[in-house]
Formats: sequence, C-alpha cells, structure tokens
Amino acid sequence: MPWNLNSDRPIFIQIIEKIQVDIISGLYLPGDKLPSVRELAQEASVNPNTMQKALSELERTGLVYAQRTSGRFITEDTTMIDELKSKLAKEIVTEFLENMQKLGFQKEETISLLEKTLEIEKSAKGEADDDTGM
Amino acid sequence: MPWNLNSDRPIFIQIIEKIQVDIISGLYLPGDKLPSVRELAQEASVNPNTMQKALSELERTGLVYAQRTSGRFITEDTTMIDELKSKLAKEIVTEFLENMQKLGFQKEETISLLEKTLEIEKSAKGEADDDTGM
DNA sequence: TTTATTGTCTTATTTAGATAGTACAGTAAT
DNA sequence: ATTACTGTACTATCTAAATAAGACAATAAA
Repeated sequence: MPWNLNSDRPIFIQIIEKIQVDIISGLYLPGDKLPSVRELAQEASVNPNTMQKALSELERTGLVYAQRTSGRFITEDTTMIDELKSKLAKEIVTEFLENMQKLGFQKEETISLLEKTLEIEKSAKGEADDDTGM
Repeated sequence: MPWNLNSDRPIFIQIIEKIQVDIISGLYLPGDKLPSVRELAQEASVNPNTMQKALSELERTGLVYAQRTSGRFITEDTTMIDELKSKLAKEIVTEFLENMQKLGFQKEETISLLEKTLEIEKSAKGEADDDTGM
C-alpha cells in the first residue's frame, strides 16, 4: 500500500487525510491498534517527526488516542467517525460544485458531465472485463 | 475582487489557477492586456516576485504572452483556452469521483448526494429570493 | 531484573516558498 | 531628450516544513 504523498501540500497534512480516510473506509476499525510512529514513518517513507506531527493532530481531534507506552489506538466512538465521514463528503461535494461553477459550468452541465464520465468509466470497465473490445 | 489566497498551497500556484479560471470564465478576453506585474502583485497582496513567477509559468504554457515593454496579453488562441477548460473540468470531475470513492461512496451514492446538495442549494436560493420562508 | 518497545521531546540542518529591495534595458508618451 | 512604465534579473533575508540524530521515562515482554 503506497502512501502517494506529493510535495504539492505539506506532507503531515496529507498523512492526516490518509489516516482519516483509512478509518472512514473501514481499513482501520474502531479500537484497532495503529503501528508505532517509527513503523508508520518507515511505511510512508517520511521522517518519524513528520509522522508524529500528523498523529498528534489526529489525537487532538479525538480520532485516535495514545496510551503512554502500549501504543496508539483508533477511537471507539463510531458516531464521531460517521460524523467525520459526512463532514468530509459534504466538503468534497461543495468544493466540486464551486470549482465547476468557477469554470463556468452550470449545475445541469456539471451533472451531465459527471454522468458522461461515469458512462465512460463503466464502458471502459466492460471492455476490460470481457474481450468484445474493438 | 479578493484573490482568496490561502497558505495551504504555494501562493504562486494559486495565482496561476486564479488567472487560468479568469481567462476560461471570460473575465479576461483573448487579446486583453493584463495589468502590470506590480499592479497585479498589489491587487493580490503578494510580492512582485511571486506574481512574476506565476506569470512566467502562464507564459511558458502559452496562455499569456509578454511584449517586452508594453505589457502582457492574453493569448488569442481560443482553441487553447477551450482545451484548457475541458482539461481542467475533466481533472476536477475525476478528482471528485476519486475522493468520494476513497470515502466509500459508490457512484450511485455520489450522484444522489450531489443531487441532494443541489436541491438544498436551490431551496435555499428560493427562500432568499421570495419571502415565503417559514 | 533485564531488554525492547512505546510515545514524547529536543536541537540542528536543509529546502522551498515568499518577501524585501534594488537595478537595468527597452519603449511609449510627453 | 526626458519621463514614466514595462518586463526582467539579482541578492539577501525570513519562515514553515521536513529531515537527521539523539535522548528520556514508562511499561510490556523476556
């Protein structure tokens, strides 16, 4: 599992987002133990200090908690996780609509372009699944 | 017209994107003269060097061109502008679908959430336009 | 008890981005 | 010719982020 960190934005921010998504998508379950700071840093190919900074922030928001010497764990507050998922989804949708509007796309155009893109993806997948492509 | 630059990402990148959008949306028309580097820098509240860096990049891609002492102008190549608009729209749509998928939203869920958001926006606008709100 | 692992803290260095200030050559306007 | 404005170039400085390297106390495991 590559972490896909770019230099576009601060790495510790991207790490925060990555772990948030891993929790929301169920890759990490409530109560799960996280790998140690040093392990995670190696896995993500970043400096331990950078990883620690990201984890501290996740802890500050309550999504994970640390037990002094036994390690770090995912929160068991499933409500918090669900709320974060809704919050992030809302942000993504809003940002998307704003971006399209800035480019001059009206809502109907945006929806139709989105559906067109989904059609293309579906047909591309169909071609990959069977051998009827030509 | 505020430039709305944050410190999340490099400012010169945000400036590039802002001017690209202004060209695509028709705020700047093909052949239009841009304000001088110093004027733009003041308008955006950034250092002239930062503005120049952004403009140099826009010039490198051909979207604007400089005439040594008379100023800088928007390209008259409308095809290039149209292609950029399509390219950016495609990127925005793709990124949106990827982000939603990472959160665990399937395509149908994504579409329905999007439509729900548009409904809310529409009703909010209706309430603002007339006085039937309760 | 000893060892290894944990989170945490500290200091130093490097790099990219942004700022500050200045300067130069070309040219349009006067 | 002079003035003002244009893009462009340069050096220096500042800051946030990232890296590097090491240290500490607490505790689980041996």
